[in-house]
Amino acid sequence: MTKKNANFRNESRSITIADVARVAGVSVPTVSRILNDKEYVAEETRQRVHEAIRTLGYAPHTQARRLRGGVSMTLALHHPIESPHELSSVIEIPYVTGAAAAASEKEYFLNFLVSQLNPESILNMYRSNQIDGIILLQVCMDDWRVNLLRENNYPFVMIGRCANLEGLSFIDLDFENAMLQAFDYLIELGHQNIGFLTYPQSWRKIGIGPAIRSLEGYKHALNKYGLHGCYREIGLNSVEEGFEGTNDLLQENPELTAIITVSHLTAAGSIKALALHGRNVPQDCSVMVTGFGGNFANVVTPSLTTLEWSPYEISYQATILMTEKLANKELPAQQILIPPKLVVRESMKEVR
Amino acid sequence: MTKKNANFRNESRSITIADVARVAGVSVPTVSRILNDKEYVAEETRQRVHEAIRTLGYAPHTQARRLRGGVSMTLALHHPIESPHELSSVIEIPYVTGAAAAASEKEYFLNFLVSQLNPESILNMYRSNQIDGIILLQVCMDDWRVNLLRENNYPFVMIGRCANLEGLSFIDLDFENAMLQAFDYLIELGHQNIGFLTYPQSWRKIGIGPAIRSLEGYKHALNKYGLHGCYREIGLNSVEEGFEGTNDLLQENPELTAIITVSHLTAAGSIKALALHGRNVPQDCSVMVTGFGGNFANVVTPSLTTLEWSPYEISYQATILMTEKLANKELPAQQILIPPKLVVRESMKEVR
DNA sequence: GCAGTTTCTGATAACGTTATCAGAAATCGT
DNA sequence: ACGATTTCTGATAACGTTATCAGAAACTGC
Repeated sequence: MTKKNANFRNESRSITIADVARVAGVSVPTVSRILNDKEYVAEETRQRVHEAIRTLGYAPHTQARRLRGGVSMTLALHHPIESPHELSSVIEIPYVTGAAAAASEKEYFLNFLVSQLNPESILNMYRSNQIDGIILLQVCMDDWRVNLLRENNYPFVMIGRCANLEGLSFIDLDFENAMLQAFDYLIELGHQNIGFLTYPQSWRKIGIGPAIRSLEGYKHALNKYGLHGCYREIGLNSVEEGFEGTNDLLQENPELTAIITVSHLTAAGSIKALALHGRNVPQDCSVMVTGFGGNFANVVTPSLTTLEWSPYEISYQATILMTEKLANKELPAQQILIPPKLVVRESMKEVR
Repeated sequence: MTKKNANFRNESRSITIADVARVAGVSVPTVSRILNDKEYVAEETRQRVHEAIRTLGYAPHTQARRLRGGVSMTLALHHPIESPHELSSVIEIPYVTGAAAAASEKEYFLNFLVSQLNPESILNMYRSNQIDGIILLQVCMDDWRVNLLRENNYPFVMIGRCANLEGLSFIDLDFENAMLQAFDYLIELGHQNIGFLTYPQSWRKIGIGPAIRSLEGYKHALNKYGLHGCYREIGLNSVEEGFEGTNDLLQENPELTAIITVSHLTAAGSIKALALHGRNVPQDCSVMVTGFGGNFANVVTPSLTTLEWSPYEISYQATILMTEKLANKELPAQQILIPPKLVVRESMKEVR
């Protein structure tokens, strides 16, 4: 017990800047200067210190640096949904990886926030220097998070949009553009009767952006081309709702030659329903999907032509934006709308 | 400029324990004691301090706590794949949310690690006290991460298994069990000719557990029931490979009445191929899927009967395990195999 | 009423780093 | 050759917290 390994429990004690200084025969601040690439260090000293660092296997103590520096070099990616299980259906992994990649590129860490976070706990994360900024996923029109963070003057970037955007930075999907693009393409193929299966009414009512703006976009597009349309607001996560929604649409307007949906699952339901009405896709009716989930598009037969966004890119850009804001507080608010990309597969055809 | 707000840039300076102490009229250590629920504090003092905390909006400075305490209260979830884009096809979001939920429950933070991490940078994360432990996703037989962490005596938990498991903790999918379960069910339905579309050969060769053990499990199960089988090792991410694989299987054994696949996409390809051979699923041939991705199962027609694991649960359990290990270094290694759950849908039927 | 215990509190010193200052050594200009 | 500048280095003090110690106050038991 009197042995040298009395500090056995201390096995994880890390090598400090002081150890390096001792080995290199310099002072502690000098090592620090070298670690931080400050000017005014003799080349010879620099080399000696670097060698000591290498032989000792020294790594700077992150917590200490952060305490001293006043920043945590950590960002949070926050999703509002309470139940983590539900999350899986809405948020895709590229949202996480995109943010993680951007963060690591800028030498930040990324915490993924899940679970029931109340306002107080979010404020606390910032106050307690756990995080320097937040990237908000799935921002809706009247988002309590936005109000909270704005009031408290906390740095954040939104993926999605809220109501009063003045002075706020966001990245969002350009739904109006998407609908116009969809119509441009459909019109080009000769379609005049275009149905729409969109997000649930409940989503629109609680102010979820995609639900609001895609319907607006649909109406704009109808206007632009002087067409009448018909739409249904249905759930996204079941083939059944697509099936029933399509039945409804066909009852209202049997002349439909094209249906736009906002989820691959409902599109699958659409195809089923159309088949039951004796209509093959794409020969007798075209089906187009706007949204995410390129993976699904190829599972359905026929494979689905889509207007898609890359969640990876969006999340990546939002995170870069956050780091830039943190690096330069004076940076004016950036408001970025991302247009979707048309990916032609099998589910659309010219009107005969 | 001589104004009080010379410390303007200091606007984010947080309220410290010292402020609380001053307001409450006590000493700094006393506040600390109260914050950490230590014994020996007068009830009256406790209340006074708590009130000061509330009125000031104080939150403990995480970095300082961690510096003092020597732990970071942060875990990392690490995935080995280099390109973040590829990640999306293999790792699902519940892996992240499950770990995040467990971490937050145990008052840890969770960093999601992505991008090209070399050995050195992983060691550094630990050495530099950024993280207290790592949860490794997708561990394969000869995983460099495992060797590295084991050699350096770093705390980690695996999702998946490597070669030499002595003294290591892991959570893995029980593939042998899965194959036996699959066969039990298939035999019950009267099937005797059971084909298998499994993971790519390349995966097996580089030692990816599912690829190795599901094939082993298949062979065991054949043995158990005294059957002959036929299998193909194909890619997972395309309907086409499922299509071609199934054609191959049917050529080798036209008597097949059931096919097991390990991905929903290849199952979809299977169904296509069977249809082309005039065989309807499930009337003329059953299709079963083992693996993740319950979402996909309902997109395909007919919907797919599956043996599925919950990535959320697995990740959750692995993370809890990690925290327990950190809380108690003496805890013996835990090695946990999770059996899959049979979810009956439409794609399987009794043999006529 | 006094030693012995328990309950409470505050000074002090760390944790590992970096900013600030000031002093020493080297280089420069005249 | 001498002051002025530039280059380099080290003491010192912070960042916000907690562990340790010791002392004060309040209780015990006789």
